[in-house]
Amino acid sequence: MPKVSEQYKEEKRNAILESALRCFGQKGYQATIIDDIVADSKISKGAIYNYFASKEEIYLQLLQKRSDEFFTDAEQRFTDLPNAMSKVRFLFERFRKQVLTEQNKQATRVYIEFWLYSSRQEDLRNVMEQRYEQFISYIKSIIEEGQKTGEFKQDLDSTQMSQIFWAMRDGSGLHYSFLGDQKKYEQTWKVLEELFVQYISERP
Amino acid sequence: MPKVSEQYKEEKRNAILESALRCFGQKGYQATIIDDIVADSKISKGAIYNYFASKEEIYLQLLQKRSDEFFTDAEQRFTDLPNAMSKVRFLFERFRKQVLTEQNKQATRVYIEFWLYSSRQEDLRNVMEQRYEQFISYIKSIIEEGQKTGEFKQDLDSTQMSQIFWAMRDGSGLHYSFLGDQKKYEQTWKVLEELFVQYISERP
Amino acid sequence: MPKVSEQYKEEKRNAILESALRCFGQKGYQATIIDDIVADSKISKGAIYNYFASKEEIYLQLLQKRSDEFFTDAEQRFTDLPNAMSKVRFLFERFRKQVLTEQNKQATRVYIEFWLYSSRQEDLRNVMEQRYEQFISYIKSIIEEGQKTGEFKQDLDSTQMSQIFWAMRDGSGLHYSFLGDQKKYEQTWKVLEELFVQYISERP
Amino acid sequence: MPKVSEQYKEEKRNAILESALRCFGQKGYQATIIDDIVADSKISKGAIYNYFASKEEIYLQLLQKRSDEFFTDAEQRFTDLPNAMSKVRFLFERFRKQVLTEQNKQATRVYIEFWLYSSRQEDLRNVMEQRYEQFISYIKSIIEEGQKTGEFKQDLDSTQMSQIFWAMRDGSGLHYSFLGDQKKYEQTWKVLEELFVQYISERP
DNA sequence: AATGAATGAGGTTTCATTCAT
DNA sequence: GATGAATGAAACCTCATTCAT
Repeated sequence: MPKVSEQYKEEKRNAILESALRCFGQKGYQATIIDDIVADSKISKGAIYNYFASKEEIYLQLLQKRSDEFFTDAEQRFTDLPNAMSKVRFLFERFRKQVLTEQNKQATRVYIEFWLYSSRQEDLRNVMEQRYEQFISYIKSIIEEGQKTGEFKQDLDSTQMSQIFWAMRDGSGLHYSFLGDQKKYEQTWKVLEELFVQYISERP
Repeated sequence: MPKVSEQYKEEKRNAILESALRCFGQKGYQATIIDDIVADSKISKGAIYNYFASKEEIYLQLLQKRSDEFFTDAEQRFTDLPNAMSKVRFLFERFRKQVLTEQNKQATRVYIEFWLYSSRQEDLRNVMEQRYEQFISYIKSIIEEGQKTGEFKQDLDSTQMSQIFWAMRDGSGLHYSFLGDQKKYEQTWKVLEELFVQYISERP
Repeated sequence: MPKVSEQYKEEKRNAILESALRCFGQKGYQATIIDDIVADSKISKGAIYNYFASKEEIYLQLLQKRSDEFFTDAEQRFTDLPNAMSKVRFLFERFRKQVLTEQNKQATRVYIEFWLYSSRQEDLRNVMEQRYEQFISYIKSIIEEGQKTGEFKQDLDSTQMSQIFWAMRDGSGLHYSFLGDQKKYEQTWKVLEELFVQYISERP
Repeated sequence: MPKVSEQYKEEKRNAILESALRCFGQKGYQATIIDDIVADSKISKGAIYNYFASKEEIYLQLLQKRSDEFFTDAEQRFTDLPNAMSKVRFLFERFRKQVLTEQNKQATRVYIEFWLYSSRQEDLRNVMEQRYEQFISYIKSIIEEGQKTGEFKQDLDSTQMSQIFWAMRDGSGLHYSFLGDQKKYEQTWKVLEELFVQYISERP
């Protein structure tokens, strides 16, 4: 079988990561055993270790992939939006419209678990810090754009507002990954949006 | 063997729980091994199992205790406050003024970890749901009080606002348990307070 | 059962080391699995790891113990010997009279295997070098004693002669741990003794 | 697929064996994994298994080859030597002049490791015994030649002297594969030669 | 009540060998 | 003939819990 295409390997990697996401989401990173991933993916233990050096590496790459996907996706969707406010609105809409599928709830849990996990592993703090920085600067630049155009208040601390956005997202993500009530989830995001937008908007 | 006093036992239980908090905070629930608690508490493994049936029970009781303490403390502090707004302001102040000691950061991590943990253990969902309910209704009643007195908008969904409060608290708690910058932490809470208060306040 | 005596623990340690010697001797260090030692010693895997941190540590301590025993034993036996030549003679006799029991052959194999093993593990070279140095200086001092008293040639390099002694011992040990012919073993040592003694003796 | 020439196959076999020698020498037989040989030889895993049935077979053939080479080489060099003593002298010289390259030290280790390995594998004892027999009779015949010509003592046990020669060689080989001091190595062989020659020589 | 040694199922990772391409 | 991905049986080591003292 050997000498397989790059694509074949890419697909296999992805299959493993998808299984891992399911498993980590369902049971948590630590509680997931390699055999869970084997069972879910139907890929042998040895094969998994051909693609990833360790369980932890699977975890890291999984999160990297999710994060990459977020930014790729976000960039694409923003191309047509005319101003900062519409971008902020769009962002809230994006999270609000997220469907609380098992998969999404799991992904959120995995992501939040990683916050905790990386807080505790000295060698991962860096990874997490950088990722956090990326997410922060993403919103930050929108805020600043809005400040330039006069859409948003001039005296906002853009970094801080960005932090607040992600804190709200992570907090409600955490809760709804547990509660799972779609309707309330959407209503909550509606309110969060108003709260946030009201605060950042330049008043007439 | 001579029976020891109830108080002695209570102290021992507390010592174990305190050690457990430190350990769970530092390494996480799963990564903490009983011997960590033994080492930290200087109480023998056997003794620990005399007081708690399992590692999980230590975890549960630890969270119960923290939660009880929160409410006991909160109740006491509220006795003198004249109205709903001052209670809300006080609540924000309480979190804002929290010092980001290692201990507090750890406690936050342990608490958030428990959200994830209990999401995944069928038999714990109940425990978590009840606890969540308690926290929700705590703020909810303040909101409703404010609505009655006309301090707050009439058309707020009090449950929802309570959820949002806790989502903000858990989101920023998560982030700052990692980031640990006291000054920024306080500033963030200042903004959160404004954001929240602005939104709930009845406008003249 | 806890709070056992130091002696109890010492015995347990020894029991593990003795089993390990049997197992390492029979199958080699690498080929021996912990379960072999479990089976041989009837001590559970966990208990073994209570006494030793790793398979390698068992190996190291086993060799340390053998080496210590050699020197303790040798010292005691030498107290009465009047001169260097009788010490040399005695030493040869000691090895010559060694019975080629399975145990002794195994011990030799384990010891020689450790030469190879430590050659390859950077962190063990030191351990081995020190041990080698000990063995070398042991014979070396006897040679030098004999040179002082005029029993041995003045122009011998005492370190070198010591090396040669141990090379002969290890070479024939290796071979006879395989061949196992007791009679020939003794005859060989007789010849080695003559060879060696003849060479170091001051000729009249 | 087109049949390749016998020579091509022979070269490939040799390339594998040479890599194996390096790897086994560096890490030991058991610690060497097939991928080490793949990496060193740049021959694929599958191809290696086309030439050898197992890792153990590589080991066996490697030693067979070394042993064959020794005898081929030795025979050639002996053709011109006039008498037994010069052959003995030549033999000592041969080992004395061996350069302690990494390669040679590794080869020694591999060889000695095989003594241990074969002691433990019932099915290999035979292989080892025969090889040992070969080496023994090689020296033995020189000794006997010398006894016939009166160069050596009549009452020597030629087999025993041969064993002693190889024991000295293996013992010092083991030590110097670890120590690696070229100058001392040569001096030791000088002394071994004197020791040995003095003992076997007919005294006038 | 307290101790801490013992247990052994269970976790992660390795690696000789196979075999589809 | 060559390739190297796949397999899965081990191997080492951990650790929650028990229980004899």
